[in-house]
Amino acid sequence: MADKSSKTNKVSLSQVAKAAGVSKMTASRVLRGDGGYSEKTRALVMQKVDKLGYLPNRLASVFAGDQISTFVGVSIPDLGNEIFAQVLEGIDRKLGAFGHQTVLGLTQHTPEEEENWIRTVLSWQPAGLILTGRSHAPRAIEMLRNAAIPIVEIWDLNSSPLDMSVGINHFDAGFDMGRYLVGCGYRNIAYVGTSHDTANAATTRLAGFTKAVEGGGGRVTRHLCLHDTAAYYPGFYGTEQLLASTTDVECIFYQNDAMAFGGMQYCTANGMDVPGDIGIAGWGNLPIASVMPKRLTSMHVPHLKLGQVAAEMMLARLSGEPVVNYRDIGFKLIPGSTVKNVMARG
Amino acid sequence: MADKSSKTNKVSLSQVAKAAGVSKMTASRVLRGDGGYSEKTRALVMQKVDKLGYLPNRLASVFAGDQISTFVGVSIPDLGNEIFAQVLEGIDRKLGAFGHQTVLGLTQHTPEEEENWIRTVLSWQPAGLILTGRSHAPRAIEMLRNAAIPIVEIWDLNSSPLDMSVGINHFDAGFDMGRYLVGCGYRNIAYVGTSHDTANAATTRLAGFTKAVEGGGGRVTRHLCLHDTAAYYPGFYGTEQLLASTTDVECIFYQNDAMAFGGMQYCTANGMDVPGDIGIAGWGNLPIASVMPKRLTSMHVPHLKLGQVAAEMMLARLSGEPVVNYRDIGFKLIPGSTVKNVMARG
DNA sequence: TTGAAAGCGTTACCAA
DNA sequence: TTGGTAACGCTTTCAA
Repeated sequence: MADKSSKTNKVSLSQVAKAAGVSKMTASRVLRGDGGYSEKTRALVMQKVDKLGYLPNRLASVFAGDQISTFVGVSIPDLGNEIFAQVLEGIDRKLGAFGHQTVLGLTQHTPEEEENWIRTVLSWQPAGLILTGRSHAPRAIEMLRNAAIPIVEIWDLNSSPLDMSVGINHFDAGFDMGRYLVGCGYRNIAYVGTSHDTANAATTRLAGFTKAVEGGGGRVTRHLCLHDTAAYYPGFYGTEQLLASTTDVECIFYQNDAMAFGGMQYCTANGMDVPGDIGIAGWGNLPIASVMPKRLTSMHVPHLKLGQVAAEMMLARLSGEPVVNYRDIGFKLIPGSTVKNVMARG
Repeated sequence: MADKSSKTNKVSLSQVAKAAGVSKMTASRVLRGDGGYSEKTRALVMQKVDKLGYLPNRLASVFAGDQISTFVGVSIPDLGNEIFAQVLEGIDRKLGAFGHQTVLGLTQHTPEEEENWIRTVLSWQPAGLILTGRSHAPRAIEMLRNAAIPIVEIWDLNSSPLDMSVGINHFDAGFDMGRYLVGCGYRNIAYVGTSHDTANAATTRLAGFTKAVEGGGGRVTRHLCLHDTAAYYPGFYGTEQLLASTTDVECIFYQNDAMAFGGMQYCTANGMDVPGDIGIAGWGNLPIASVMPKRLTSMHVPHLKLGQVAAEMMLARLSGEPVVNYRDIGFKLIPGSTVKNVMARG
């Protein structure tokens, strides 16, 4: 009547073994395909596995053996930003194909959230961690060091990573964009992005951008929308706010293509011609760019690939292969036609 | 020289206990804040925890005690579709706020992928599962039944769910859109979406849509782009293909707003006026709609809320509260101005 | 080819 | 307020 097994009605290895009339060990070996058993035994055990609907308890096996867990913790700032959704997709697809599972952490760009998440996820004994960004709370860094597991920092390339790093140099990417716009003749340039408590890749990018623009004799007016994900509408109203408080802006550089598109919509809706009256530049070469009537001036970064490469580095490390712990996946400026060469006319 | 502890250099509870000169049990109680110890003991133990940098091993505690795991498995078709990214964000934020972790599974809309993922994730003894969609492989269903853990099926409302269900009735939503377009006077209507091996919510929607249109004396020409995520560019080229092979289409209904936007860009780029020459209707009321020059005719579904509600149902169930196991979160037609009332002129 | 015993880090249960 | 012991499901190690 009452099942002897305590609370759960889960089928355990010993029940399978008992049903098959062999020891736990033999059943265990069969299930892992370790070898060291007869074909007859194997067939018998597998039959019982099917019959009883046995599912291994990985909690127990990882815990018991020295086995490595198949969990990989992945921290992502937010999914409202399509860039990170793509990165996550790249990571999870690759990881999943190799039998690993993603434990997600949405950190909202704050080191505190990240620290808490790291503490929790480490307690699950993950095989490794993939973290977006390079700045972490001091206590997080300490925990990461102690954990002694593979760690990949992605997005903002870190020349002295905790362990491994993939991404691009955002300062350089920002600088290149700044130089390009200055080269087009723009001097009075604005930046519209979102604002966060912490320095992140966008901040670094803006620093590089500003350096290039100022170095070229121009100046950058910043407008940061508070606490919003970098999406279409913040681009729209950020532009509205910017233009209400500033005059003579010749060109706007946005945190990403979504914001750039939103901004461009604001401009055209208000009778401005792009790039005739104002130049627009985005960042990321996102899917939306593929259907815009004018090619958006932007910076291509292979997001999906970034995720895949991060996962590959993790997997290689986990399987003991040699790994380069630093990979620049590069970026490419897309001139587009939403900015024009101002020099040409004056 | 050599640390006695086997392979890992991880600090265990007994090491903390030993350092503090108490038993494992006392240390354990302190860490869980169970009560049943003196303040002096507590302080001593906590001091050693800090000093040694002890992190609990949740694998062990979930395994040992009757404790419930804090993992919740979440399956999502793909993240290229902004709708699902929003749903996932809603789920993870809510779950995270209550100390639970999301184990992600990207199923690519295939029941096989889902089945494999379910098998794996169940082996980690999750507290519960949140699954997108209502159709699952037979063996998956069997495993889910045996697992006897809370399960929330989301997106396509299931009147006889495995356990719990949140979402909307996609047939009805499709029907409403069909009725609306017919009511505007359109008769020769096309549908552009992506094609998958399995029936999914979009399929159901299309069925409802078709029924309404045909019931109103119209007809639906379908064009499905193979194996693409429902994004901007497939909407663009899907429209191109459709219009190349069909004539007299008066209005196009898309799988979602992203595709609708892509399609609209194709139309305007090719000299068609929207809605003058052709009507456009999307689905989802996605962020992109907020910056479009014309309000896009669409169907609003609260995606983020959907995710939050799913997580809330899961959390309520896990904490033993009474839960309604079926929740229709509703949808709302957005008339917009990318379709027009054709009746008016004829 | 097979099995018995010990142990992984923690908690439940009972005793002191 | 504390501690000892057993147990969770599995694997490692060693012996048969």
